Amino acid sequence: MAITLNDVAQRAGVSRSAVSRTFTDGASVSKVMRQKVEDAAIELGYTPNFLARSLTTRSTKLIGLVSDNFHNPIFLEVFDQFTRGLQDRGLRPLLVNLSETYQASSSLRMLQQYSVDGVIVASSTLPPEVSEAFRSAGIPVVNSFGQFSLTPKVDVVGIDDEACGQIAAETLLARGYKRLAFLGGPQAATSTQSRLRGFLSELQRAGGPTPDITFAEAYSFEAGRAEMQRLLRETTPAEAYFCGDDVLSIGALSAIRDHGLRVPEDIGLIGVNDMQMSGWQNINLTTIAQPFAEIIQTSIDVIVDMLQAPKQPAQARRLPCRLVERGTLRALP
Amino acid sequence: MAITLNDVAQRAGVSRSAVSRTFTDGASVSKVMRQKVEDAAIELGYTPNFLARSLTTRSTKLIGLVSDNFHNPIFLEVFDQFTRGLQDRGLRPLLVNLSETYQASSSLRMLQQYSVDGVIVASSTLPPEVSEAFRSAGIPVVNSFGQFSLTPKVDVVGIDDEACGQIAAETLLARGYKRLAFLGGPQAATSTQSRLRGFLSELQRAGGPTPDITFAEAYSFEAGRAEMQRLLRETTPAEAYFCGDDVLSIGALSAIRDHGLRVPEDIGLIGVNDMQMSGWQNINLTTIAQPFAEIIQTSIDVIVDMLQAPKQPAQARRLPCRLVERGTLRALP
DNA sequence: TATAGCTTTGCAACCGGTTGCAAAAAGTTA
DNA sequence: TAACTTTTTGCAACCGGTTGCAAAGCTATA
Repeated sequence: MAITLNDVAQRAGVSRSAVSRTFTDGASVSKVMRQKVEDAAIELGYTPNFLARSLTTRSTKLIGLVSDNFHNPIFLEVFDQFTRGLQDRGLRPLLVNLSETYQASSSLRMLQQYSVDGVIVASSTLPPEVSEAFRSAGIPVVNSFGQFSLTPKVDVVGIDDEACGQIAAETLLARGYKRLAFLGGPQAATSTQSRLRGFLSELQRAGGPTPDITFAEAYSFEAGRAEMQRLLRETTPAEAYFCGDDVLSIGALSAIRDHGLRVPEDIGLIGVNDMQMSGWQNINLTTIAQPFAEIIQTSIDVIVDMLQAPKQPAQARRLPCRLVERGTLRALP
Repeated sequence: MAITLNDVAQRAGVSRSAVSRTFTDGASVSKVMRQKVEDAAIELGYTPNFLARSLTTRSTKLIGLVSDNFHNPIFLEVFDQFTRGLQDRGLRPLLVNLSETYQASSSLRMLQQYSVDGVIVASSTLPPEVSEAFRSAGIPVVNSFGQFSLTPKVDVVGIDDEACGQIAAETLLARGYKRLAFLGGPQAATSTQSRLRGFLSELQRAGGPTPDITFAEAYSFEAGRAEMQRLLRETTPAEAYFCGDDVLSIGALSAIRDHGLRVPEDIGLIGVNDMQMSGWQNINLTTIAQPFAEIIQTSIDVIVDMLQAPKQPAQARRLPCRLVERGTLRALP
């Protein structure tokens, strides 16, 4: 059915090797040979078969893109940038969705079967074992949006969660808020814990108040809304909340408004992520932006480097967050 | 580096064919042989190489997933379901992002190089040539969320856009709205045109009013907001708007509220899609739901069928939409 | 014109599998 | 136990490419 290298060789009246060389960068082919082959190839509509080629070259240009994050709208932007970034470098993303059936081993096997050149685990919630499984199988891997560690087992590119908590504390204190609260994401997530740690230590350092601490069940609108409803019902609300992320904040925002209170007049909110939606004028959320583009770009750079020189010691990279001021905190005095 | 079939054969002291047969369904292998091979395989940690296999079997289990829709949050849900659905059937999605660099030919060549078994074009905005290019190259293809046609060139699974416009018209008329308007998506999109056609013909049939007609520049929050701002500034607004989709509606909603008007008291809104966000309590959009799960499931079924029996005549399938009542239209009288 | 040196080309083996075919082994029947 | 089936197994060719090696072709130099 499909045109193969043999067909082209025959048509052009040359050897198979000659055809192969014409389509291999840096191979030795004379001008007239190249011309003959290219003519025949165009005539027949030949495209080299990457997979057959990969058998001998040991490179498929396939990158596994593993994630469990198919519900947080921010990840659409993430996928967009990953796929574009990989495409631009001649790589192809092979998607693995681990959102229901999380099994580190099965995803490893699946990607091994396809001889991926490398793997990007794009998730802040998947346990480190997932990435580590790839590394110990000898497959280059980078964990994007992963947790920082001083002694990482795999390469990690993410934000400095502690610094993020710190920024939140500084921001709230600077605006004169006295009764503060932390409304975190899932308590078990290490990112939640790190942000809390940074938040608390900065409050302490600055002689600020001790905040109330609660956690939502997930990084989702519903969870944020439910937890804020509970807080409004069962407690005296704080003056300002540092929320686990933007979707959570938006859920909290809706609960507060439903409760007849105003933001930022009655309650202040600050989130994390800066997803597109947070800039929508009816939301207008003050938040701490993750440098998504840089994290993704860096992750791709890291994986590309590993393709050239595998087996460097693992490194964890922390990229800085940045405050994005909008309308859910009162103004600076 | 990696363990191959040869290693296993040697370890088990049998022929290469024996190993191959052990890992091929329906091949003839005796009990003891199978045992020997499996033991050796487990001992060495062998996984068959799908790509090498594909060379002879002519099936890679790779499905190209082509889309240009990486900005509309609804598509995260779409990707989630596609990847899960394909995985469940032992297929692997190879993602192609056509959002910047739309070139039908380049995406065809990319996927040809990887010998994909089939292609799903998931987009309501990509021109039909993209899908057709695959079909004429002999690659099974289905266009999900594509435009219905009585004489389709490729298989299409989508909604009945005219019926959708009709539902909108019925719904608005039933609530006694008199001054109606159509705030469509990009004017060039065929889906926009079909919905408008259905909307107009139902209004006419029922003796309803002639609506104002305008178009937003894109299916996006900003475009919806901008267009509604323009309408509020330059025209006497209609009583109710049938919007191109939900993000557009949400943009329009924010413009209306900023303008000091209330929804649904002053202006009614009805969207299309029923994305998750539309159910969030601070949005609470009345909308016409697309049956996403069914469209995706059907698309996968269609492509799987084509893998078995290619070259059936193309068929366009229309799945029904359904009204989801929330809070952006006034109640039924 | 002969010789050395470089470039181009084809041969053949290989990548990691599958599969048609015939030989070997096992099972049936008389 | 012999003759006949049926099942299991290995051989070898093949899938669509790449590549080391040596032969062939070319150019330059003496």
